[in-house]
Amino acid sequence: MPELPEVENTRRYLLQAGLPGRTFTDVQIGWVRSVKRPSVEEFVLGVMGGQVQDVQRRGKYILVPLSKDGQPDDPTLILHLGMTGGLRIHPRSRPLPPMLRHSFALDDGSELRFLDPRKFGHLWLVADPRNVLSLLGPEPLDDEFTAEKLAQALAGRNAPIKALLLEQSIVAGLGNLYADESLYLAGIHPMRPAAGLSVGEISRLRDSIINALTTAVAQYDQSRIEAWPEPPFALSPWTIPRRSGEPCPRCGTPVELIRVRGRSTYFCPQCQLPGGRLVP
DNA sequence: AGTACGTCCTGATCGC
DNA sequence: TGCGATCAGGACGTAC
Repeated sequence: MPELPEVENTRRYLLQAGLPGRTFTDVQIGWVRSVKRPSVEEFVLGVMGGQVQDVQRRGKYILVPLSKDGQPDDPTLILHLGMTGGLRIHPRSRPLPPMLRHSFALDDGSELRFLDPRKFGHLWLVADPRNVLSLLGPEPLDDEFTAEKLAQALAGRNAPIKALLLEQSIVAGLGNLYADESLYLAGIHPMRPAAGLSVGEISRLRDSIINALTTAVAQYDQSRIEAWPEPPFALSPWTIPRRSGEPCPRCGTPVELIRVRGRSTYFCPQCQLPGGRLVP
């Protein structure tokens, strides 16, 4: 379920744990299908000996630029946590956690551990990250994510707005939960055809996406500090209950569950009317 | 091109 | 109580 806030929090955890400056001394791939590019052998050889320069994020992707003896084409390690992925930096002496898929040994005796029960996480090692990230839309917490840009991306699209918010080419970083939360905050029904949204609604949706993600990042950041040296677990930094029948926190109407493109979608039938409506 | 659905995965939960 | 069926969903492939 990692979406932008969880991935951003993971990034900050890796920074705080001191990953930059460390050098990879060994790589163990426990599920070869996770490695998307290049071959598993090339991936392992490419990562080993690489010194971590930084930990960055783009959408739901974590970018780890490496330096290898000042070679001209320094590679970048890219990680995607999929649905159930998580990263930990642990001393090598610490018992292996369940569902460990990959291990990246570091030169100080610690280890970057990739946990991933469902095996939906992915790894890349590329010279140019743009090869992997080229289809991503705007970064929602950057200035580039404007209402005009969102309107442009939604123009001519008649699919349900909920479905389009899950497309990473529209906006990068939203998943099922924060898509619901953003629509709830904006007072927009998830089944509304995107092209039918007014300029005002799109502007409100853009603001709500930013609010939902910003609020969640702040909550995660605070709890990350409190939970150090482990990342926080089991936070629920959204306001729309993810359980049908629970009262809407704004109006008390029972929240409803529908399927949009096969995805569980929670919304308030009063605050998010199918025909659209101004939110107070 | 846009839209929708199946697929990969396995732990947790549901229903009989 | 036990066990098989179902659910969960990020990203991609395939089909219409």
